[in-house]
Amino acid sequence: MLLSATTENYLKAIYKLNAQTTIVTTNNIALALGTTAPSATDMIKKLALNKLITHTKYRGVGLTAKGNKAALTIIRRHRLWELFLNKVLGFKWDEVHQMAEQLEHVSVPELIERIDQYLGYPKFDPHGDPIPDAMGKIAKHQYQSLLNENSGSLATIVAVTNDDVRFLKQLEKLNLTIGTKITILAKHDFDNAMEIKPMRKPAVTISEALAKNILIQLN
Amino acid sequence: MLLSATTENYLKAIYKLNAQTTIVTTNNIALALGTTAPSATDMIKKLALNKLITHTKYRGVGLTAKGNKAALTIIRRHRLWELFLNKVLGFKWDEVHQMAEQLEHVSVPELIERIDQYLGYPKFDPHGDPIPDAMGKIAKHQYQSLLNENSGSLATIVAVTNDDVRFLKQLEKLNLTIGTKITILAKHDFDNAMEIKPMRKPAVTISEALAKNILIQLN
DNA sequence: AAATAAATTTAGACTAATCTAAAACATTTT
DNA sequence: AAAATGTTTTAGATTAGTCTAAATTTATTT
Repeated sequence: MLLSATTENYLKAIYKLNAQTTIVTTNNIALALGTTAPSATDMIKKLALNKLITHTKYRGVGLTAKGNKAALTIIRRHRLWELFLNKVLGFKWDEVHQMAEQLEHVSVPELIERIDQYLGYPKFDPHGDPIPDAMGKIAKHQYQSLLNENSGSLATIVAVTNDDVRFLKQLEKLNLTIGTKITILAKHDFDNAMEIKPMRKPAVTISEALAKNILIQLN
Repeated sequence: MLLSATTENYLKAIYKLNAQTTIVTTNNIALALGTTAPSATDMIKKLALNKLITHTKYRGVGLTAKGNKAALTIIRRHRLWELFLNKVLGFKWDEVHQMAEQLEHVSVPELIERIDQYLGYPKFDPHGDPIPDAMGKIAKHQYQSLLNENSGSLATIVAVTNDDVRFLKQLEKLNLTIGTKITILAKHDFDNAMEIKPMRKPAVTISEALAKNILIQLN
């Protein structure tokens, strides 16, 4: 079944909100997509009509099995394109998201499968996010936020939960990229700022806003 | 300026018709795009309003400098993607056109420039069509159709003027691909069928419909 | 348990792109 | 040069997606 780019964006947003919040509301969706609540309501009706989501008036939405599968297909395309742009064409990790936002709507199954094959069936994209396989199976990572860790810990940065170019550029500057081993030197109670030392690089101080979006795995 | 995929398709069609016919008419455009004359008329009005084409009622359309530049940008994207899909991802020449039809509407200038660089600034796509450079300059090939050549000639196949999968598959089967050196053994007056011998391959008989879409250069 | 605030939906309108049927214009035939 | 044919345009409607303003429902205060 072929979906419009708009429909695909709604499904993707709902999928992501589903992972973040308990109930996915009209306002959440509108906010995530930079549109208005009435527009979201209209689209929600259409998606429900197409059995892609379930909707109880005034009570929020949920993905059906069909909608979930569709969302994973789009996320698969997005993440494979991101990795392809990064690994093959040499774009930086903060450049690939915006391009993938367009490329993810290109619907040619053989193309995505070929890219997957070309990259050697990778498991993660440049931001550490897992890539769903052709069947829609995805490695649900339960990594924790750096913010929740205490001083003294040794950890490895495994993913980031924000695609904002400014965020990614800042991390790069601080030597806090995916795969970097770090030591948590201190955590300040007042503002939740943290002192982090990346291996073989100088220690840095990062804000709560930054730490929150860095996912780690303890060593 | 950003154009919708529909607008881009209209400009591309008009550009191509411009090269084929003396006047580009509403019907031609509608036919090329698989739509109706009234739809084409409506779009023609909008394109003219945006100064992408000129239009005299009942008299046909022409591209403005702006429209021509836009058309070349789209054709550049299309042909670079075709070559990329063929050379990098290993798709066959009869598979790349349909995929490129979608990819050509992805509008990220740095992406196209990177692909161009990755491929080594190529001059031709897998069907022998010239790729416009970043400035919109295109090598206008004035190759002739195989149909216009007489028996006895030695020539090289340099391009094809049809992207139909069935056409391309048939050529492949007959060993008549881009770059193949051929000898024209005979041309039959009655139905314009031709006897062609590709170098190091068995001679074949081809119909007028086939010969018309094969472009050659005499050796 | 009213009153107020916040979120959601409906109502009605708009743009882009499309269509069929009918009218207007242009070309060709006789 | 009038008639017939063919092409192009207009008229009016439709669908997808969007919006603002108003109405409705749910949640929160007091």
